[in-house]
Amino acid sequence: MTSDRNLIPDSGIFNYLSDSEKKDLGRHTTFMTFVRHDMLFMQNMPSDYIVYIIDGLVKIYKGGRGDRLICISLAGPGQFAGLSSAFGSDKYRNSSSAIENSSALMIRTRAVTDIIKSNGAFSAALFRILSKEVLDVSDKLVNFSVKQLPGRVADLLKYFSEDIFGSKDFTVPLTRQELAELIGTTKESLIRTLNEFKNDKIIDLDGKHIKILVPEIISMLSDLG
Amino acid sequence: MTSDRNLIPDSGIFNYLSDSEKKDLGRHTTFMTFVRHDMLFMQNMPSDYIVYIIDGLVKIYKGGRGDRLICISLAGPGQFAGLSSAFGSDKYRNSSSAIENSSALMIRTRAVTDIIKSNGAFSAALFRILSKEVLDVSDKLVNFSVKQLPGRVADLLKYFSEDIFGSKDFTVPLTRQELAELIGTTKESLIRTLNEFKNDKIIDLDGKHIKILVPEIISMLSDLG
DNA sequence: ATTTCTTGGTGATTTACATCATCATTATTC
DNA sequence: GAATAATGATGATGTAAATCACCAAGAAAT
Repeated sequence: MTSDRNLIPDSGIFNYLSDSEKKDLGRHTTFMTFVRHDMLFMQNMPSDYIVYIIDGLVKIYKGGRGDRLICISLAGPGQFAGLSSAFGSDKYRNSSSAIENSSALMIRTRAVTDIIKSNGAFSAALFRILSKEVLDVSDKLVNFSVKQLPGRVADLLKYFSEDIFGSKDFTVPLTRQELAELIGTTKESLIRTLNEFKNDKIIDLDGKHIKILVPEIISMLSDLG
Repeated sequence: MTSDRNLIPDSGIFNYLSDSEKKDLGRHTTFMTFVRHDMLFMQNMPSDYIVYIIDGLVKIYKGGRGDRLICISLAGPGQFAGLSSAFGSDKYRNSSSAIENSSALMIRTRAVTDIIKSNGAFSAALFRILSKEVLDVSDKLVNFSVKQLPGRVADLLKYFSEDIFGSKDFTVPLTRQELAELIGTTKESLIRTLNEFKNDKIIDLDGKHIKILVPEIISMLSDLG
């Protein structure tokens, strides 16, 4: 019976699918595992698959000039990667790689677009997801433009603390370089700002383990830019 | 009979609607005109309407710290404003105002979400639009982060020349301040860069009238950042 | 176990751009 | 048509953060 078990999970957005739709979609889905640094997809490849993260953490990024990367977003369990490329282009317009060892469902784009056309509730849910992506990237654009480093680093800390870990005490699975890419700066500048926070007793810092001591100041820095 | 004529145009994405759907949607639609500086919607207001631009040009922007604005995108005839806010939030997450005297259809968000659920082809078309928004804003984010001013100004000139006017010779309806907001800089820096281009005979500049003399160099500057 | 690579960290230097100040010119308003 | 405001333009100055150069510690490879 296990071989017959459908890959599509009974959770999140897939709750909007009927059993037969799940079965159909499952036929166009592959389960894959990735170790750190493995690519889920690459810029300019045909965007044939939408990726649904089951476990782990991946980054969606774009290569700038030289070796500089900009990380557009992270995606964890229950989130998608490659959605906008799949619907808005025939090629992936950015790259994605695993930060932690991860697993994901690779769902054929065509199968999803077929369901979109027939299942209004599922479609509406996807609209919400995609729209939030627009809003989030727009916010990031504005923050990059108006905030300087302390504000952006504060944003980053808030993001991990509130959105990702739900705790003031967490261990980031990213290198300093990767953290820098998330807020559009260099690893040196990120390290310096983080250490300033530490010296000012706003955070506690021990390698990848971060503890926010004074969240009020972090929020203030984030707000005032 | 004119009073019975439907507001919804027979063009673009609305071609995917049946006559009765158009009629329905028309009942939830208002035609409005705006003069320069009029607001189409404001950040934090309930996102009850999706705006479809009939004529003119509007900007979608966000206020940063102080009086600094960042322009996220422009929208002209046949384009939407407020889509992502309508689907992804209950409030507008950015503001929109008219750059040129403009006219637009204000379509009730609810009416659109209803159609999305029942009309797969229309829904798929909207997915394309929304996905392109994600891709465009993402590209802008990367460009802001990796390119310096000459590259970003070159991007701006290419955008007007290729995407908006389809000509190397055009008159921008925006002030220098507004141009600066589009590429995340100040009016002074934009003016200086534009004048450097002029002195280098890459462009011809006479007030708001711009002529690209050497598009190859503009492209190169845009590519190399 | 020793080399090699990656990552974290620090100081010195440079620079692109913002900021500030000011003025000319063109639009708007009354 | 004078008064007022908005815009375009330039120069001088300041500064945040990139860049460059380097080293130490840990991880991975041999």
